[in-house]
Amino acid sequence: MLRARTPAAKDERRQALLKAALDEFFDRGFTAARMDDIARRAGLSKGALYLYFDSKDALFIALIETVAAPNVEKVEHLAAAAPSATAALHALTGFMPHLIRETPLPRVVKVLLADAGAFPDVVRRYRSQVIDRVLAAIAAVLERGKRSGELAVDDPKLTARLVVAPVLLSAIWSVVFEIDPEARVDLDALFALHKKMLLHALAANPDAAK
Amino acid sequence: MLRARTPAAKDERRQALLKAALDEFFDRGFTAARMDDIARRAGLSKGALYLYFDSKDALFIALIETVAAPNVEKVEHLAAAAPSATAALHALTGFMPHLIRETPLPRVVKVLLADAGAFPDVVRRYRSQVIDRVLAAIAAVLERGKRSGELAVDDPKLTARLVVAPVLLSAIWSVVFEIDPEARVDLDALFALHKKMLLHALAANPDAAK
DNA sequence: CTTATATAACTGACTGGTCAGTTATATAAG
DNA sequence: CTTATATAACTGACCAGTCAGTTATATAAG
Repeated sequence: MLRARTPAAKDERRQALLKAALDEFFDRGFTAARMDDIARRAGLSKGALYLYFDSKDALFIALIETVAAPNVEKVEHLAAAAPSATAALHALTGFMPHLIRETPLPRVVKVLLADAGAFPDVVRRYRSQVIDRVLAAIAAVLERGKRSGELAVDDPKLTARLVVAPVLLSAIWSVVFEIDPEARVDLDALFALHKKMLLHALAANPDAAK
Repeated sequence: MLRARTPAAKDERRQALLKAALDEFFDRGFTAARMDDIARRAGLSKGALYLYFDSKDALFIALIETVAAPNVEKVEHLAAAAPSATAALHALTGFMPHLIRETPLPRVVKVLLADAGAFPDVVRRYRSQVIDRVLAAIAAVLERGKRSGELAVDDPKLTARLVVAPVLLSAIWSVVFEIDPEARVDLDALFALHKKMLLHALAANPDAAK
């Protein structure tokens, strides 16, 4: 293996190791995954892996903390930048199929859930720094729709959970149950329907919704 | 340990072992869970455990296949026995808090998801014999509401997924993120809201929609 | 443009501990 | 005495983490 001498090259190698770790943790679970296999998958020896990460735990933690952040910012941006609450819901539901199909996020979520028991503080951080922020962003959209008269919302925080629920369902489905293509779901159709039903359910005045 | 000689006593012991296995698999994951600990938790030695289950894999498979079935039947019954589609949705959403708080199902789901990679055929069976049946029962309720003119439903199978989504969310939430009581969610309120929004979204009366 | 020296990236054999599954032995019950 | 149930000591495979040694690369000296 060519050596990584510059900081940039080392960072690249770190990324490759994280990707390899995700692949192995996802396929075999944290405990069954072998450090040797992770290293080999990234084209390195086990010893070299330990130059980049102190331990298997440290590798796991780095993996979880790395992947979610950019998507949280994307969601917060979509929620805040839209011209109206309705437009925000449109943008968010439109983004979900991409998030689920093209992002490592669903696999990371599965890995996190799988080994939650062994890493309670990672779970706590994830909840406060990822999930709570996403729920807050959506609740803010709903509040905004309520204030502007666009939407009828009783409990924005609780409603936000219902808005998010299909995202978790689709994420889990796509990485766990969609092994055989027979089980494939049309995410564009699913989230289009979700949006439509949400807007019906939250329509501000029932007589003249549209 | 006193010997279990009658078939009933042996069955009781099997149940105790399955319960102990769920506890250990849930806490530590399949690979990290120790057969010795599972046996001890059920008040037996490891050797005795092997009198009841051939291998760790067999124990895992038995666990997954045992727990879901009665709940599937309960859901199918609730869906079919209700006098109307609206009543069925009422009964189903009312049942969910109990299902999540008082049955082992959420923990079994978490265990299944966690080690899905190692048991692809268990996952496939679970999908076809548990999930698909539940989705079909809900789709049937929606179809029924459509035919009777109670509900406006375009795509019952896709809609059924959206009906189920909050159940998975709550199940995962309750067993993974609800470690600290601060994060506790009021499931009765959540599913009451879900029902309300569903009925709004699917309201048949077309002078309000479109 | 060599060649020598220094450095840090990298390797893989090894160790200590763990654990699934087996088996020799013990004992309760008929 | 015989059989079914249970135990705990045992075995063999496996793997995280370590470390003594190897090698690619940078740079200084000739």
